[in-house]
Amino acid sequence: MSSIIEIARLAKVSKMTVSNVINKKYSKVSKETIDKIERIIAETNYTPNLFARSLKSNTSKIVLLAIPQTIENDPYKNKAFNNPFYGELINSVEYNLRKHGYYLMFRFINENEILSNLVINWNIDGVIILGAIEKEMDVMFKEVNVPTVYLDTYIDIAKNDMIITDDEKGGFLATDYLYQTGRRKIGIVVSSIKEVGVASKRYDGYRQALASSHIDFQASWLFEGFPSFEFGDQIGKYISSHKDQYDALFVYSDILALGVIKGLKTYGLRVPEDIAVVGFDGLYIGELSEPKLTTIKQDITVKGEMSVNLLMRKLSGESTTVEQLKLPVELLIKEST
Amino acid sequence: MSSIIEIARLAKVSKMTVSNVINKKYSKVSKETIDKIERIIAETNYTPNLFARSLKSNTSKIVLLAIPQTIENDPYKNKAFNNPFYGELINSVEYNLRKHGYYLMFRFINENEILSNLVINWNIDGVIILGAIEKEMDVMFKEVNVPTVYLDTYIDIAKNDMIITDDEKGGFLATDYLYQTGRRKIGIVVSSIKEVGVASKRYDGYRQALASSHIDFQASWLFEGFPSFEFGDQIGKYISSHKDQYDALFVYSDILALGVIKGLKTYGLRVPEDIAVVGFDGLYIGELSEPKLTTIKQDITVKGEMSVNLLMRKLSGESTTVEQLKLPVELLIKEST
DNA sequence: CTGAAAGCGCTTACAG
DNA sequence: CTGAAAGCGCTTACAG
Repeated sequence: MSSIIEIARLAKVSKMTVSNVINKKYSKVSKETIDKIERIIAETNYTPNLFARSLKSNTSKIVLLAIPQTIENDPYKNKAFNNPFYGELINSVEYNLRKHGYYLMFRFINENEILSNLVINWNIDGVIILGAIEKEMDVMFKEVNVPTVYLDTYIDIAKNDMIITDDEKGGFLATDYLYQTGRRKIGIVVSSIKEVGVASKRYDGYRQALASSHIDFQASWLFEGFPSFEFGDQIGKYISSHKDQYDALFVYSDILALGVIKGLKTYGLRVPEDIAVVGFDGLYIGELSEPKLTTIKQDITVKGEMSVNLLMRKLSGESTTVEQLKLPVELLIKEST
Repeated sequence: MSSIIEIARLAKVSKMTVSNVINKKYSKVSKETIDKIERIIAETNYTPNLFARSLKSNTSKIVLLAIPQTIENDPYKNKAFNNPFYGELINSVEYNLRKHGYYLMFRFINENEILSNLVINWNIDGVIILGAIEKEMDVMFKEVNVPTVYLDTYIDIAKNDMIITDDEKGGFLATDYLYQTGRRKIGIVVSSIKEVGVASKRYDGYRQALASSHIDFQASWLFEGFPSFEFGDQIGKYISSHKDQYDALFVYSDILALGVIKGLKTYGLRVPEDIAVVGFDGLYIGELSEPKLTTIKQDITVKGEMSVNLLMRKLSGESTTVEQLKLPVELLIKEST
């Protein structure tokens, strides 16, 4: 409502002086004038129009959290976003951005949109992209010329600032532990590994562990699909009718692993006696199943914090070289192995 | 980068003509000019600065999803936001806003912030507030003068547009079902009922069911606390050492109920043989526990859609009276009862 | 220490 | 059908 002009009129000064007070450029204004203006601002509940500021200063204090939706994000068909992973990450990103005085715009990006347009539209200061794959980079994400942090993305590794979990090591740890506990027919349930990404890296770790244990990988050990609870359930069912071929499974995510366990149990298999299962993420929901899920733990809240901090270093110019940060993983042994 | 002036220069027209083309006011421009300008826009990848438009037009196409944080939202201390409820709701809200051409700003609001400032700062077109209680209304939410939809909020019922679940009926259904299946010592685990809200309404339904069955409510049947998995676990533990006083529990949310079940089982009680448990929400995680959770189901995706649609009706002026919409609930009988 | 003026990138009456 | 000009609410050199 009330603009800087209104405040200036009430204080009987120019709007430039009001602007200086608002922006705390106190050296340019006398103490009395500062006091008077601040009092009037408080009385009138004045708060600046950030669009106007943005238009002039060419910064917005808005950070965009963008999630590519190559995959369906119609919540009526696919509720993948109810994975607690997302809630925890958004919570952390918003919390840390707010601490730094930034605002969060949140958006799924589909193939028909171009991220750089969005960035220009809103004068966006920085972008956090979660889980992009190659073909998306070429269309959706090209030519974004503001600081961008890639989360869980393995593309153009040399060129982009990124934060990843040590997915490869996680895959190795999980698989190697299955081997150490006597398993020899170790399958893997994973989302698509056709593109280089989180899934393919976890798969790489799995393959390395097999190799280091001199186990020959069997093509029938690989299950690729959409990483949902339902898909896990289907795989559990399939495994149940091919039980001789498997004695363990490394599963891409906790949600998927819980689906697998449900499927296995529904069709009469015992976990871990017949089939051992290891998940990935370390979410609290792993505590809900029976048996409790053995998993590879990553700290999602820290991941959100690191992405914001890295972005802030980019925005402040404190960080000028490409940074690539890797979060550690940890094997959390529960009851499903 | 390139502004409307640049396009005007290339097309050898005035920027006003370009503006008319961008805004599809085709009646004001000749066919040839339209074609020429649209070609140039495509070639230059021009996309308008929405801040500038917003400054002039006084609308922003931004909708704020605001979650009050009277309770701690420091994700390092409290991971309440990893409740799948939030992920599903945000997914739905963003999806539906995008369909209508709006952008989502997402923010927790704490006691030191004032929502109306945020609204003015960003020229926000509409607000969706999730789960507010009385004392927050007076400070944080007062004098917001854009269309606002209250979700899961029971304050100033007569004055505000709101969308709620039939919490009271849910509480009744759950409790009555416990009675119908022979339970007589029915406790309730719930978040704070001191303020009128979702929790107190579910509690009201619980009390009504007891009354209609002529069961005297015992003060020791009420457990109030922060609705987290951990708090549920604690209550389960407590109940275990006071097992004679209870044979059933109606629990405020699925997450909390799963915690309760975990606590009960850890300390040797059988669900449902010793204690029957009913949750609330109908989340997929209820399928993970053993026994599977009997619960009151609400459709969260539809809830998100309804809030967006109601807000859109307000923004378009199509809806001019206060609207109060209530989502139905349904008893989902699984194994914990 | 204070002010007048230009300008950020748009849109909107108003003229022609 | 097209254009010149004012203005949205700010900030930023530049003068004084």
